[in-house]
Amino acid sequence: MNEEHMDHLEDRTELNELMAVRREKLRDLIDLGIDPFGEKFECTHSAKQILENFADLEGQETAIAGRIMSLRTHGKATFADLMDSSGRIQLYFRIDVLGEEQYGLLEKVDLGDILGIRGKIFRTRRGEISVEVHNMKFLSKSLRPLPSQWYGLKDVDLRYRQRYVDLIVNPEVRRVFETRSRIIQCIREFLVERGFIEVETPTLHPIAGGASARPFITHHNVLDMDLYLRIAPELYLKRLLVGGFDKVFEIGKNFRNEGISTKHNPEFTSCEVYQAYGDAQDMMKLTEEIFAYIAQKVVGSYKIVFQGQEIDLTPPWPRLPMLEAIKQYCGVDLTGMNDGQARQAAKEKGLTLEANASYANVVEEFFDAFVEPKLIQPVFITDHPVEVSPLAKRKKDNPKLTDRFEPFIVTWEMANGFTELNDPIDQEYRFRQQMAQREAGDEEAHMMDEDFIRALEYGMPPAGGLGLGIDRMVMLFTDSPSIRDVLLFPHMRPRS
RNA sequence: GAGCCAUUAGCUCAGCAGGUAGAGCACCGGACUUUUAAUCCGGGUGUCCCGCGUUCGAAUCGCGGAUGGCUCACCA
Repeated sequence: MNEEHMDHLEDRTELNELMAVRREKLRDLIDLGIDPFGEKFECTHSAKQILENFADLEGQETAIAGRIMSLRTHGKATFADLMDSSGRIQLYFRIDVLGEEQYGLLEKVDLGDILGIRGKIFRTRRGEISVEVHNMKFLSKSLRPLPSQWYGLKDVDLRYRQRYVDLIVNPEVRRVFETRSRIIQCIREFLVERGFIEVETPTLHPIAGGASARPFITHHNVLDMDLYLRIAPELYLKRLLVGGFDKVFEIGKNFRNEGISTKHNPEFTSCEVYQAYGDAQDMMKLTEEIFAYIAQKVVGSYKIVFQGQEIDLTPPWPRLPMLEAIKQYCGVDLTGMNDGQARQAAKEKGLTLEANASYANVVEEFFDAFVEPKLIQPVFITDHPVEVSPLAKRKKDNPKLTDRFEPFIVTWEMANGFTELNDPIDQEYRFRQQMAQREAGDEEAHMMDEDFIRALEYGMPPAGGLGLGIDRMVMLFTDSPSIRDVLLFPHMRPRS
């Protein structure tokens, strides 16, 4: 503690009483020659280990560390709850065991302080497994009061902005992120076991491709060029197929400069998978198997509950062509119609669309309005119109449709996959169509990527591709209705 | 971007026919050597989100703004 440090400590004019009191205790500790912000502490056990192995550990000495979450003083004895990353365990302090000096230090302990404890494992009269403290060390003094233990932190604004506090006082929040980690681990495991290689491709793209979305733009100073944060890794991963990697996947962030909602965050995590010599059928199988694998590992069952509804993830899931789905859910068969006929059909169903809406636009409108809200149980919607699928291969028997699929669960699109377009001539044609849309004002239309065409011209094996929306998967498996609940630090506007 | 709602103590909330702010927990002082939302006695610690207006008087009413939530729009 140097002079500057001490001066700073005195400067608390803007602190409320609760914080001022904590700083006084901090000062008292320093005056007693105790470092309030401790040092390395070797633990012998976690709280959970002690609780689970009490029979073997009873009477033994232990060293544990964690945050003080509750204090119950009874004069010459005190109980406290210590929380570490595994759970909570009770501490028992006695003046006749600790001596007056050490016991007196308890007066300087606040809820939230991080302590290192050495003591003996025992069980209290009331049966609670506890540690009788023989020695305590301050590892970090907490200078701010924690939210109420009983009510937790409810204010969602504060919970997201100060997630560290949320994590301290709301244990179920911690569990969501542990599950998120396990889900990603499962996906890796599953793919690696099947011979896929995990790769990393650029996040800074000279051309934002692989999806229809508005990109974020950034600037490289030395090169004096604008770059885009990637909206999808797809085109780079397919270049790897050209280069001879047959089975690759990438887990990482994508960035889309679009609206924020309960299902959209400007940066989100996807897992894209490509398998040479495969097709959409293979990727659908892979998709349902991944979900089933996660369900088994994380929930222990193919049946999960989301917002009160039971979802059965048992594979295989039904396959339902998009046009058939529309026919099934609203009785309109759009098959073979031209733009004008399709618009007329939409009008008759009361759908509002732009005057120059294309056939593909109409199909999307119908799907969004009548089908999507009904898709609760897992189903693959297949055979999307070619206009909205510029990177997917056309169906052999109908060049207006693509060999594409999207699994829907609880009305959400959970993934997107298709048989990859490996014909450079058709790909160039598709890009030109997209550019025409771009010029017509569609900012989300795909950009031309000459180098990607060149890669295809060297020859890309036929392949199946899949993009999984990790955040939505985590929402599904953790029963979270908002994407913000599965992002540690969701995007928030800065506080003014 | 639009509509609706919310914002009061560290946290969770009450208070709104307009009269100068309250509870529980936390916190502070005291008692207490097996408690566990410990208990008992005493203490309210506040920019009522911000600004302007109406009024003798605003947490409360009006207008504008900030942030958040939900819905819609946008968007895979």
